[in-house]
Amino acid sequence: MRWRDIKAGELRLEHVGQRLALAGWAARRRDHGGLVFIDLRDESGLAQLVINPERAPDAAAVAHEVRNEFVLRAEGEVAARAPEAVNPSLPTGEVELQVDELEIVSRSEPLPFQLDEENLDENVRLRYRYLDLRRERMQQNLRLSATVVSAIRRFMDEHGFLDIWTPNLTKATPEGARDFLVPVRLQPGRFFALPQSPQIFKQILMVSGFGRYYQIATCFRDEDLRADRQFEFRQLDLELSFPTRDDVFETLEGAVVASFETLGREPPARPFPRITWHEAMARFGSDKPDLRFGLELRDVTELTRGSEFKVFADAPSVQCLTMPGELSRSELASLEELAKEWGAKGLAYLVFDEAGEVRSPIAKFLSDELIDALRPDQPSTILFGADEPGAVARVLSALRNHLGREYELIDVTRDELLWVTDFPLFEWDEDGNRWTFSHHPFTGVRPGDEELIETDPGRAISQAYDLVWNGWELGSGSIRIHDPSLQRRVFRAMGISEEDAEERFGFLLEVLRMGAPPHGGFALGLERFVMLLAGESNIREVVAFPKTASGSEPMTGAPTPIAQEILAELGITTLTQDEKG
RNA sequence: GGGGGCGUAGUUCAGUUGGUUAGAACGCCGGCCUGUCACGCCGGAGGUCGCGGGUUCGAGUCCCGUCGCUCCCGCCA
Repeated sequence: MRWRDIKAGELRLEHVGQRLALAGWAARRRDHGGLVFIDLRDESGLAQLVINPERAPDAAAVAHEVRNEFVLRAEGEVAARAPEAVNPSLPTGEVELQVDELEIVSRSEPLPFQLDEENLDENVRLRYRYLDLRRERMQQNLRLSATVVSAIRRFMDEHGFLDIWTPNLTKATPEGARDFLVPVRLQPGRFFALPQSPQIFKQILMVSGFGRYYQIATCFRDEDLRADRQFEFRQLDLELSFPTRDDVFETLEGAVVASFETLGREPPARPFPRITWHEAMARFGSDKPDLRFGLELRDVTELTRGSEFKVFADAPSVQCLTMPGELSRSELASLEELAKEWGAKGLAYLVFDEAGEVRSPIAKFLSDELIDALRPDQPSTILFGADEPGAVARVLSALRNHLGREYELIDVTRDELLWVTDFPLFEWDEDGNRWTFSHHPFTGVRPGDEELIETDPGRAISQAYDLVWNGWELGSGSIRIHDPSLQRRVFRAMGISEEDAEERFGFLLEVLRMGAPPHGGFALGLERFVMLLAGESNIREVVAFPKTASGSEPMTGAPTPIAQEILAELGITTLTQDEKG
């Protein structure tokens, strides 16, 4: 006996008259006492079973017993429905299976939620993820994910990239994100780390003479989770020898375009536009700007210097957004509320009405010259950020994105992909009181900027670049350092001593000393990319079994405590509350 | 670590200025029903109002604490 001859969703008029078996889940039962209708669902869709007690009394007896989500096997004859009985909303709506034999293959308890409930609490969905995954949305998202990954692999294979596996048990590198650690029984007291990225391995593969590497690599980072961040995620990880930056860009653009095409979507035009990090920060306050709308920032620090308005006069940076239209008092109040959530102390504004009159609590502190310099050519609301440059950028870029969404300034039919290039090599770490890398410590230096590593680290530009889609960072990469002495200088600039560098990255420095070709590459966050392709705004919607924002997994209950004996075998002793202090 | 939001049947929600026995829909259980497709009709069961404490004659509602979830900031080489 075959379980099924055809998938439910594939049943069509051409099958009329055939004797076929279907198998799947009872999505819904409509029991008329005599006639029973069952919508049978499998991975392909729905088909209607009709069980008529006159035709099949045994099957009818079984049908009355069927409940939602029972697994059934039905055998019968495919029949065309009478014209008035056709269901136009189903692809299989012109036919039905007139059942002769009906078998309950597997029973189901009443489900904790209905599969067609739309506003389900996410914790309920994750607690019963196996049921949630039966639903249309997750079925589609996981299928889309597989389609995209497959298209990317095909593209990489066709372009001469070699898929090489790198280890998941590797060396802890106390930089960047927090590592997930794995104890080892054979080496008590020692730990492997799960890779935050295969970064060092892929660089080594270049030195080993594999000119083009790629991998769909799982990465692990023990940092707080977000709507677009999980502990573990996959990236399209790739590296090339002797590349120009354009080689890397062309590869990524090709993979992205292939992904769009495999989904039958209009791909973005190539090459993707490029802007420098400085330009992105100046115009949008963000290194991942959403280019689907304008509303650019304006730096008015010079104009407002010496203003009687103390907030402006004292701030190292004053910038503004000019929002078309007059925002109401309550709109401005809620925007200020948001700005405070993003770290602003307040939100100064000027409203210019139809007549060019200014409405604002701060207008009386501003000179006429200043107001005229700010005056827009249509009724508008100017919103100010005044603070350290970084804080202003953070608040105004968040505000810009918020306004874009709330006031529908965004053209949602557009896809705006762009490269952000020329990131600073270092950024200042307030807490550590030192320079730290802005991308990672192996990032190449812009030719000509090498001197700045020692003389003016903050001005040195790197060869790092990000790929941005509609305001989301898809991934980043760089041309790497292949000169061991330059690598040492970068370590030194970050305050990493010779000994530390040797201890932590010694093997890499050694590798670089033995014939390292110039190399560079990229890492594209796959789940984030798939999330955006699927039109979702939460990464958990494209992950089969994700962690919650608090870092647990409601279905299995992980993570769980581990027995003392097992910990002891691994050489781990846990601290009591007292010992922790 | 910080800020915002949420927590009431299995699920999604309502619950007034504090007031009798906490409701609805769907689901579930029982009955009826031969052309439904969100089938229909009749009946029924189902609650630690997250947890603890307080105020009060009386708390789902007010106060304090706590836990869980979530979004954001920090963090994410």
